[in-house]
Amino acid sequence: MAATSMDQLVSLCKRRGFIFQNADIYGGLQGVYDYGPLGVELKNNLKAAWWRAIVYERDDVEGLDAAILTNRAVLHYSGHEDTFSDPMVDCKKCKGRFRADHINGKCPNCGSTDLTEPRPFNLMFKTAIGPVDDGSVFGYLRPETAQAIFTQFKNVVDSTSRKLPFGIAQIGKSFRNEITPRNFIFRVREFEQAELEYFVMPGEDEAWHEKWKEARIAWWEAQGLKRENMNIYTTPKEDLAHYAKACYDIEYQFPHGMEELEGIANRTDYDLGNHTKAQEELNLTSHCHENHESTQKLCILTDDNKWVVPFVIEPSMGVDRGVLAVMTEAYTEEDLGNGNSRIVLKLKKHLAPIKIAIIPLKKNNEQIMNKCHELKGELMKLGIGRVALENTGNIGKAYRRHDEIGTPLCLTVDFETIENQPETVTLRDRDTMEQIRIETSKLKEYLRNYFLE
RNA sequence: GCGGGUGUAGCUCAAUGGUAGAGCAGAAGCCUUCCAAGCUUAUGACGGGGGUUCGAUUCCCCUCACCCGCUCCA
Repeated sequence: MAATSMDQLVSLCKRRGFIFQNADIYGGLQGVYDYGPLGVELKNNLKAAWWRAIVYERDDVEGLDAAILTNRAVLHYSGHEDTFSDPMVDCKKCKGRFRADHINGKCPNCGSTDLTEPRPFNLMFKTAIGPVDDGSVFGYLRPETAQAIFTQFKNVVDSTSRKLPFGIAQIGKSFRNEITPRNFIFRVREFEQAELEYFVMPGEDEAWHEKWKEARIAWWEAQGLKRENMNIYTTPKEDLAHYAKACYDIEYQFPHGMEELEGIANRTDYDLGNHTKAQEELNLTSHCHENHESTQKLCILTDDNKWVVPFVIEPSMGVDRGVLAVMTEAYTEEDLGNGNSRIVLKLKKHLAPIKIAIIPLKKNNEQIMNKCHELKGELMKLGIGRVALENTGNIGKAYRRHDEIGTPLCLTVDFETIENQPETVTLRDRDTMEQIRIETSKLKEYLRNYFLE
């Protein structure tokens, strides 16, 4: 059974060092969180799993790591300056707030015409660039990683000789001045995205959209999410974003409800079309902003020697939401009988922050402790991830501590280890709590197979 | 941004107009100790600011953060 309340997760995350409120000692900063020692491992592992599936295990995707600071022109032509800064008015009578272009001068709530002047409400973070902050030179923190993929499209194609279909993947921070950050790390102002822009021949877009939907569902299942806790939401045509022809949301049953975990949009030729020069030569299907500033034609040569502006399928995952989802799914309270219970984080082993904990049966026995340190030194070099030395002095407590943070294996050095030959240790499985005894000479191979397959 | 709620130790909670207790966790130590056993020792908190008061963690105001419902959500 997964976590049922956000409080359970928030408490565990703080207690054990997964996620902290940013600027905690100063009272926090709304909608901003920091990842602690275990959280950074979990998040890195999730990102690595994504990169592996998207880049390393395919031969049609290139990577990119673009800047966060964004030239204003990029977000002008992408349409974000228009759609991310809506003039808002407040009703002075009932205190409601509405988009000025939606209400025709009259409060839809109470009917009052006593409204404030429209004020711009910008969902993008604007920042001064250069030392003189007189408002004349500014850029934005990117509101999505996608735009740099589009603006670097030509450079990537020219430097890699790619042909359609192919993709460009990127993981990184994005920033949105959300009106209401809420639900822990679900809706935040600084967040991380893992986005793939997959470029296809127009006409093949719908088939690829379906393929990517299925691939992404399967990937989430491989991260431990149960299919029954996911829902695929097809956005109705009238609710689609300005750039999209179709969109699926992979939703997950978070503690606060069924909500979006990843969006998979068919962005057509809208983005490349917006950022390209010579739009009139390119048979664009989208209604794009006229662009006289771009210096490049963002198109690609097909096998039959035609220039084409590809359509784009975009699987876009919220990394923080992914962390929240896998933690929600993994969180388990088990009744062990006799009034005992335990919290177990049943994370997939490739996601676990700590891979193996080395535990002395008796911590004030020098021989046992020496053996623990020796084994830790060896196992740290295996490349399987973090190895912990758990020195609590109580074997049961050590197991419980590592159940709670999802450590898949606990290795115990006991008296048999130091007294008998051949030398052996025990390995205890997180989920079954069963133990095997293994010769230390076979340990490295066993762990390599276990973690790296 | 609106309405409602909450804020006491790392976590979960308690009490109080006279500067706060506990359980668990954490630290050091004892014990041949395999699923949160026990013992010893030391350590830890009223979100922040202002006001009323002889005195405020408690009452009032402001602020910050979180939660719920609206609003918003490429």
